[in-house]
Amino acid sequence: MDMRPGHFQIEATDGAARAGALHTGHGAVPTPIFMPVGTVGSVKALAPDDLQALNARIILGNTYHLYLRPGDELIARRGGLHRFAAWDRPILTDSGGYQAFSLSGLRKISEEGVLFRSHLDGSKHLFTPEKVLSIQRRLGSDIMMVLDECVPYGTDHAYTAESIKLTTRWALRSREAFPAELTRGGEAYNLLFAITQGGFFKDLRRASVEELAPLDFDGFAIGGLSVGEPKAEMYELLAHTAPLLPADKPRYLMGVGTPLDIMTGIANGVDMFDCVLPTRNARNGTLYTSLGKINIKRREFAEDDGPLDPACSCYCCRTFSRAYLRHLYVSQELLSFRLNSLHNLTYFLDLMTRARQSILAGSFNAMYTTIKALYPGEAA
RNA sequence: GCGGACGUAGCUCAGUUGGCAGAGCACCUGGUUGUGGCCCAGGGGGUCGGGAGUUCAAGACUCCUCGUUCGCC
Repeated sequence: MDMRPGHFQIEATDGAARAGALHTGHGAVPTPIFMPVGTVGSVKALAPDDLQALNARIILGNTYHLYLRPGDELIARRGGLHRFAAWDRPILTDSGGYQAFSLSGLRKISEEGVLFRSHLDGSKHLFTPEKVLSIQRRLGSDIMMVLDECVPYGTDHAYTAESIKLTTRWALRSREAFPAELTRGGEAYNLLFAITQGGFFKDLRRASVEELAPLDFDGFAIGGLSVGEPKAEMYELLAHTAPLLPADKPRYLMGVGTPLDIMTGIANGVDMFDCVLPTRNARNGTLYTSLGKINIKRREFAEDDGPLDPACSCYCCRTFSRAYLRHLYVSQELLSFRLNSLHNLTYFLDLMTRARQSILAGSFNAMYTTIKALYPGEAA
């Protein structure tokens, strides 16, 4: 078996769904996979040994945030992000392209790159395709993402058409500055993923993929979805775009999503997902369970002595009552963040494990159907 | 005992020359998709301490009364 970093091995398919393994410099990642988000080098409220116990296989970090604080060079001097954060499994780093979208009041986009104004102190920083990869290499990222432009929902065809060309030019510059022989050799072994865009136009989604697919990237992402569009539209674009991506490379749906979104992604042949939803919602009292979404802040749980999710075996569900979890949330106790995060990530990661097993067993569709039934109203 | 100040939503308080009783927080219900421990949307809440009077109309003006508080005897 080829264990070289960058190699993606597909073990089984079930319809369009795939089960596989992506090899990195810090070991293999089984797919489909959900990647918890640890923007500043920490999955909020959790320690690495928690994540190990949850069986998290890979986490995210963010170029923009880590560059600003504490600084990529400082992290490099500490031996890289893995050692700095005491996490020895793979790390994927986002390029900062999404921050150009989410922090759009603070940035200016040009051919050269993205000019940011720091959300921390207002200082200006130019992020070029080359610079964001330098930063990611210094961090010691296992999977680096190219700089891209993510356009807001509602952007017109003309602007989006120019935008995908810019994203392609940036991808070319990225690959030229960090050719495969550089990023796949030496001590640092950094895979490099491209990001397809195209807004909400099928022709542009196709064009973006056709421009990027022939290039020598280790994986291909679908960016620019889940930016405020109606769910039906997202699912339509997802179903249109995912099959266009190279079949022999990992496919990554960025920033998505809800359990149903993720299952829908898998059903369309996507292998990798990341989302802040399980951790952010954990901190905001929304918990995912085998019974559906539960808002633990609701008054009805004030004297509910039962477990959060009777079907869950996580520490939180084994040990505490809904009444206690509600109390912790209402009191804004730190333990609330921790227990809720432990639970939500358990749910998401278990969902992926089950999805992978069902693909291997050829029963993915049945599982997909049960998840659809669990989240009515979310379906397109 | 005398004098002053204050009594308005659960809390802290606005409320103009008298003209539909408000805010912030709290509470309740949603939302949250490549993370600023945020933020957004909606909602329930009032015998304006009590009573009487003036007035077309009183939270506001007048009188009585109860309470809190400060000062002075």
